[in-house]
Amino acid sequence: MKVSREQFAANRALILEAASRLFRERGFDGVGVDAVMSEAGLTHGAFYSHFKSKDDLITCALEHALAGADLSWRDADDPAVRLAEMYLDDEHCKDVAGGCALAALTGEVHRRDVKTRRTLSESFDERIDQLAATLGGDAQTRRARAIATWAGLVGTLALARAVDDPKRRHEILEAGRAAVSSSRRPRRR
Amino acid sequence: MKVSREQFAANRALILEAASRLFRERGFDGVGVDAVMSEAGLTHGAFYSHFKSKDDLITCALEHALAGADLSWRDADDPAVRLAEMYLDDEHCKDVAGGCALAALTGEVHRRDVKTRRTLSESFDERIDQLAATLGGDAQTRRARAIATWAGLVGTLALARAVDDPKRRHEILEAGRAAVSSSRRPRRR
DNA sequence: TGTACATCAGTGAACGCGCGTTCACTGATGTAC
DNA sequence: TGTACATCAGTGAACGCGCGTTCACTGATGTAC
Repeated sequence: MKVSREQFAANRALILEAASRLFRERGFDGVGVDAVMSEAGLTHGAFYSHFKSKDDLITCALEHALAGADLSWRDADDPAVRLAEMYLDDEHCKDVAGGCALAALTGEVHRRDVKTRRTLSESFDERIDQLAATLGGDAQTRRARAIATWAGLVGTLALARAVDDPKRRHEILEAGRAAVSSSRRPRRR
Repeated sequence: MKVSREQFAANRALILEAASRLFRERGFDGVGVDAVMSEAGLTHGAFYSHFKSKDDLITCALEHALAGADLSWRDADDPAVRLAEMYLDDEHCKDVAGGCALAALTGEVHRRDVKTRRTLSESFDERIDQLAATLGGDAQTRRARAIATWAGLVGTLALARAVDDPKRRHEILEAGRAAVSSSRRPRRR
């Protein structure tokens, strides 16, 4: 039966939230429309009232997942170091479904359609700008360092999640944090 | 019909090569046993003479893909800088199917079985040791810096592949190379 | 404000398709004599 | 070395299953009067 406009919007939000969690956890190809809809508490038939296709859902769910970033690190004394601390925290590492979509899905996005890739690109650009704003140096250097730092964070989290034992995971996370900390103060040789 | 022992071994090698390329390009869930076997020039029915299951193939193909790493950077004047140059080269970036399996598949491995995760872990450990051997400092610092450098390379390549336009791709690759170069010489503030 | 009705979100069955896996069959291989 | 035969890698049809998508139907919503 038809539902109210408010309920319709609420249902769409439920679908996006379910999809963005499931995609992060199992990948775009590892989650069916069926699984998303039942996680959202609906039946699969209703899916096409909300989205044109699974590809459409993928674009929207990625955007949804990327939008919810925690920006509280910007208020810290040393924002980059605080970001690394938060991002490379063991709890964040274990929470794939609720964690950063960049770390969970970047590796899959290169095979998706243009809209999906653009969604990731623009979100990544925002994060670069946010981080660059807290760094020293001229605009170009700041930007390059922000890119390299973010790439390091994403790579570190992905690797820490991939390895098979907690010892290796902790070592990788710690090395990632140390790299950001040490780049923020003059090297001792 | 039955084939000779040599032909059997050659066929297995063909399957592994086809699978490791296809998996890197489309992901583990994006490639069927059918596609792998026909890429190898065989019919799908022969698959189970070579592997117990698709999961078994995934483990073996990942090992195969990770084994073929180019180690020529170790002979350079500054090995880490040379590694970054080679790894973050635009041609490597565009060659997903033939490129580094770590960059292509790390993001998917956390969902696979223990054997597959161990395969990646051990290969990653080897690379850490190879890079650490070329760095300065005490053993622990060398190792931590090798981990962070590798994580940066993997994250940079994955992000460069994910973004939608060549300009962003080139900027990310360049920032990754610059980060490794600048970390190798004292900072100018 | 009350009523009559067009709209359309949600349901659940159905579609064709491709997946991972199994199996009876085939014929070249390679061993036993 | 030659022959007879057991082995088994490869073939192609078949299996049940889950996928993305479509559709006739339903009944609450919300608009037109």
